[in-house]
Parts: sequence; C-alpha cells; structure tokens
Amino acid sequence: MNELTERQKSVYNFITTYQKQHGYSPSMQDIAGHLQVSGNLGVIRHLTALEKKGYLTRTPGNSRSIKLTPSFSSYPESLERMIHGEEQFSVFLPVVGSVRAGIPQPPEEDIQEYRSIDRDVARSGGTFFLKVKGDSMIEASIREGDLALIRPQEAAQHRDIVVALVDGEATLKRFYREADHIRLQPENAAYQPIIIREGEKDVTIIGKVVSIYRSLD
Amino acid sequence: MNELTERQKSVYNFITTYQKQHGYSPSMQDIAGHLQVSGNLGVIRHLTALEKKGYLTRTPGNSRSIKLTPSFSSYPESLERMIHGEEQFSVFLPVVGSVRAGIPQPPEEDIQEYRSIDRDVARSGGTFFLKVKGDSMIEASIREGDLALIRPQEAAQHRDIVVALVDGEATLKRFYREADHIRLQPENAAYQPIIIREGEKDVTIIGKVVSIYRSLD
DNA sequence: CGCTATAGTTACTAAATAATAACTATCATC
DNA sequence: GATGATAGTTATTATTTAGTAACTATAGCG
Repeated sequence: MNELTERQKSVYNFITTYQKQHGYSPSMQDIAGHLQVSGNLGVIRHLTALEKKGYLTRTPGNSRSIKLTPSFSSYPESLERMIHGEEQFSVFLPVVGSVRAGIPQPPEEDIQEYRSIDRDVARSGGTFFLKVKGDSMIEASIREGDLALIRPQEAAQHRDIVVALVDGEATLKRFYREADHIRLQPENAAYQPIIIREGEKDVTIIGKVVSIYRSLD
Repeated sequence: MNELTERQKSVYNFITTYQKQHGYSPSMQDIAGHLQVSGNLGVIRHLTALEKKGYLTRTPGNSRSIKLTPSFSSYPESLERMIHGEEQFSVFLPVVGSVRAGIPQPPEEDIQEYRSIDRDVARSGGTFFLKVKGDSMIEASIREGDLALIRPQEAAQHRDIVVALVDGEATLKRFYREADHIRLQPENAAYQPIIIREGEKDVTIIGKVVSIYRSLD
C-alpha cells in the first residue's frame, strides 16, 4: 500500500537532496524542473500520492511547505542516505533487539526504537545500536541495558570490542589476534574466552563497538 | 559586532519557533503578523541585519528560504529554546570542562565541544554534558573520559548519581539520604564517602546524572 | 475491449510572497 | 543641532508559487 512508484521515488529523493542542499523545501516548479517535465500538475499529483501514502505533509496554499515524515526514514534506503549524506547534526539509527546473521540488514521487525547520535560517529554505512544483554563485559564498564553503537565489519583490530555471533546469539567480546588463532575474551572473570582457529568455529564477527550509551534514572 | 537588538532577537526567536512548529520557514508576512507590524519592509530590514550579522542566510526571490546558521546556537539563549522547545530529534548541549559554582550557567569559555542527544532526555532546562575525570564511580561502570549528561538540580533522590562540588571540584557520587545527614558515596572502595550534616560542609549538589555516553576507539 | 492508475501536455488563474518607493519617528552619539 | 542606526507606516509592483481545467498517452488487468 505504501509502495512508491519509480517516479515517486525520484520525487522523494529530490526533495531530500534539495532540503539538504538548501535548507528548505523545493517549490513545485523546482521539482518539475528536476523531473524535466513542463507544468506542475504532474508534480502536484506526485506530491498528493506521496502525502496519501504518508511520506510527507504539506500546507495548502503555503509555498515550499513540504515536510518529510521522519518515521518514513526506513532502513536501509533512507537511512543510508542520512548516514552518508550531509546531515548536519545527528542521524537516526535503529536499535536492534536480537542480532542475527542478516547483519548489516536487520529486518524491520527487529527494530525496537530509534536513537539519534552525533553525525561524525556514523560516518560509514550500516551503523546500528545494539541493546546489551548480560554482563560479559562488566569489567570494561559495559552493563546490561546499555546501548552499544555498532559499526558492521568482519575484521577487527587487536583489542577492539566487537559483537560476535556465538551459537546464534550476539555477545560482546574483546578481540585479540594471537599466534595462530583469534581470541574473543569476555571482560568478566567468570566467563571463558572463545578461541577461533581457521574456519573452525561457528562464530562470526559482526561489527565493532564504537560507543556506549547508557540511560540512568 | 554580532549583538542583536531586542527586536532582532524576537524575529530570530520567532523563526526558530515557526520552523519547529511547521517544519519550514515563515514568510515575511508571517513574521510581520507575529511582530504586529503592517507591511513587510520592517521585516526585510530585520532579516537583512540578521543576515549581515551571520545569523541566517536567504535566497533572493525564493519564498520561505530563511536558513538559520547552526553555529549560532550559542549557550544559553538559543540552547534554552532548543531544550525547552519542540525539537524533533535531538538537541545540542555544551560539554563543560570544569564545573564551577556558576552552574547552570557555564561560561562560554568552558564549553569544549557540543554533543547531540535524544530530545526526550533533555526535557527540563539547563541540561549539559560533563566530561568525567577520575575513577570514583568505576564500580558503577562510569569511567574517566565518559560524558555524563547532567540535569541541574539542588535536590536528589535516594541512590541517584549526582554531581557534587567538593572543594571547588566537580565529582560524581551516589546520593544517600540517611537519618540526620546526607552521604555522598563514591562507587570505588578506595575512596571515602562524604557525610554532610545540616549546612555544615562546603559541598553543593549541582545536578543529577541522567545518562552516560562513551566513545571507544 | 473497457477500466483504472500513472504520467504527461498546454493554458490559465488567484493567491502568496518578496521587494521597492517615499515618508515619519525615536534614540543615542558626536 | 546634525548624523546615523533602528524601527515603523502606507502604497505599489513584479515574481513566485500553488492550484485548476481540459486533454492525451501508456501500461496492467479482468
């Protein structure tokens, strides 16, 4: 029902681009010029369609009054644009509940909420939040309930804190590259490290922990 | 040089408010209506003045093309508006380096950087970030270098983590209200608690820690 | 084939909007 | 008292802009 036609997509994309470049919305003539159509009736109908489908709102009679609906910044399309784009202050990222192999393409149903962060934290694509479960990293001052900002990457640097998929469950571990293996070390003396030798275990590195966010009270 | 007159301030304020409410800029007539002046020449001159002083930019001939300069969101005036206002996604808060008695009015020189946060974290006024020094709260998983989001308040609830001014220095402590005194307990066995009896010590509660933000790598 | 949705054209109009001209008033400063 | 900056008025105008009317074209579908 909310699917967009190709033409509607390019209208939508042009509006986001124009808003980023100018700081305000395009007029219908601006859009018509970009679409290379003459007259603005076509544009009006596209906008009406986009409005009906919930992608934007307008104020009748007011010029340049297009307002994009923020909740329609759905993963991954619009989000990619926001992360890679010239977003001025902050971007929206999904908070995924349970991490699966599908990363970095979390299914929309898994998105529990959204958080905004400083733009420069999310330079590269696909970044997302993960809600921390368990106390495996308690000695690194990361606790249950914290939000970990994850940058998806398969490799990691020595001593990075990473998200690893162990037995189908996402856990945080510190990454150590050693002689002939990789060691994923929990920062909790009560837990055992995981040793991975070449193509041996069912363990996948999903990404690196870039920052930690905790809400008190 | 960049000081604003009273009238210019109210123009500026109206534009920010209008943008927040509508998602796009007001027309000159909108502004004139708000100022209760007839004709829009006055408005044009105010906008020209604001533009010359660097507070906004416009595109000649384009309607509703006012674009506020983001860097002019200086503490405390514009910031207060942002915090109290209907900011949709996130607000900008100063990160203060050393906390002094002047809170919640940190002098601008102390602002080291800015961070954006989720809007609903900053409902009440004056909120700011404090860069954590020392390890007095290490057992509460708060470490040196973390950013603590502080909501200024003189009172605190039992077991809140608060910022206290002890000997002119800001430190984090957990707040305990007990029989005939208040106890400020570090979450580090190596440190001693501070006991405060009625108007006895030179200790001030500055605010409550609302959230913690940590950047890795 | 007829029906519907999408997409486009030309021509037009009314309202919204930005901008200018000519003039007055107040206040601080030299 | 003159000068300049700020602030305001009424009147007018040209352009921008949103929206409408009437018509054509294509593609998918039953």
